Amino acid sequence: MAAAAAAAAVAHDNSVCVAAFGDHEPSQGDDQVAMEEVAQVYELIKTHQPLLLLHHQPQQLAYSLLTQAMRALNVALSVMKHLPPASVAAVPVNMIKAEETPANGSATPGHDASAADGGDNLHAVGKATRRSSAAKKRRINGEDKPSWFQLTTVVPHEDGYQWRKYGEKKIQGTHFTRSYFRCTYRDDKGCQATKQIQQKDNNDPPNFQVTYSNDHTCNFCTTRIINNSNNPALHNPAVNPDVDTICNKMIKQEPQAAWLPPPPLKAISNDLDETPALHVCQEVPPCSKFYCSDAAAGTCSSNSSVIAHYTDEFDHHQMGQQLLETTVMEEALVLGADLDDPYFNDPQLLFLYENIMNCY
DNA sequence: GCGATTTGACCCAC
DNA sequence: GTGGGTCAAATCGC
Repeated sequence: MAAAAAAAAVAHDNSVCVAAFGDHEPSQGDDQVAMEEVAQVYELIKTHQPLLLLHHQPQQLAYSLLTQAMRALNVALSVMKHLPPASVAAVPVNMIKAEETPANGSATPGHDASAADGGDNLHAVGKATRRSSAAKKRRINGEDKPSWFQLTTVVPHEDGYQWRKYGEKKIQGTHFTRSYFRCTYRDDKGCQATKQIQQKDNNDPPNFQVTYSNDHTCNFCTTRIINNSNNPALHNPAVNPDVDTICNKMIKQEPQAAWLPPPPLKAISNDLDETPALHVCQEVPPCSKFYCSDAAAGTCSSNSSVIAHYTDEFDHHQMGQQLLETTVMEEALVLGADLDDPYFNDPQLLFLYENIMNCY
C-alpha cells in the first residue's frame, strides 16, 4: 500500500514539475485546472502521509518520496499563484520561480550539453570552437532551462544534495561573490542540476539566494534515505544495479547526510530505525526546529531520525499539539503566510515542511 | 594519488 | 564593451 501510494505520489510529482516549470505558459483557465489538480494531489499525499509513517519497513522510502512530492507541489502552487517576490522574500525558506523576479535578471546556465564535453572539444578543435552551437542556445530569446530560487538563512551548502563547486564570480552590484555548483554526478550520470549561491547580506545569520536549475536526474542524490532503508529490494542489483555502487561512493567520499539533526540527545528510537548507516551524518544544517518541541523539557527523546521524530510526534504530540500549532501559525503569520493557502491551513504540515526544507 | 576547490581566462548574450 | 556562466590548470586537502 505504502509503495503504491508513494509511486502515485511520484507520478503526480513529475507531472506537477512539468506543469510548474515547463515552457508552457498557462492561461487563466489552465491555472484554475492546474490549481485544482495540484490541490487534489496535495490532499491525497496529505492523507496518506500519516498512514505511511505508521508502517515500519516502507516508511523511509515513502517518506522520501512524499517529501519530494510535497516540496514540488508547494513550489508549483507558489508559481501558479504568481506570488510577488516581496510577499515571499520575508519567508526564511521559500521556493520561487526564478524567471519571475528581477533578482534573477540574468539567465541561468542552459542545459549545456556542450559543457560536459566542452573540455575535450577544446583540446581537439581549439579555442575558436570551444563552445558548440548548443552553448549559444543558452540565453537566446530569454530561453532558458527551468530554474527557481530559494531564499534562506540556512547554510545553503547543506541542502541534502551532493554538489561540486565549479566557479565563483564577483557579481556587479553585490558585495558578495556568487558560487556555482553542479551535481556531483554530472559526469557519472549526466545529471544537469546546478545551483548558484549568492549571499545577499551580512545579517546574522546571513541571507542567501540559492538558485537551482534543472532537476536532479541522477536519483542518487536523494537516495541517502533509500540507502539507509532496510528494504532489501532497494539494494538488489537486479532491481537497481547502480544504487549500491553510487551510494557507497557517496558514503566514502561525502559522508555527510545533511538532513539529520545533530546527536546531542539520545540517538535513535531503535524500534523504529535500526539502520546504523543513518549515523554517517557528520555535518548538519542548523535545523534546530527538528528537535521535538518536548525535548527541551526532557519529556521526549525523539531527535535523531526524521522518521522517529515524526512517528514520535504521532505518539505523544497530541498533548502538545495545540501549543505547537499555535506557535507555528503565529510564526507563519509573522512570515507573511497567506492563510487562505490550504498549505498554511495545516500548521503541522507547515511545521513539517519547514523542517524538511531547513535540513535539506 | 585522487578528488575537490580555487581562480584567471574564455566565451556568449546583451 | 560588459557582465555573467563556464572551463580547466593549479592548488589544496585527505
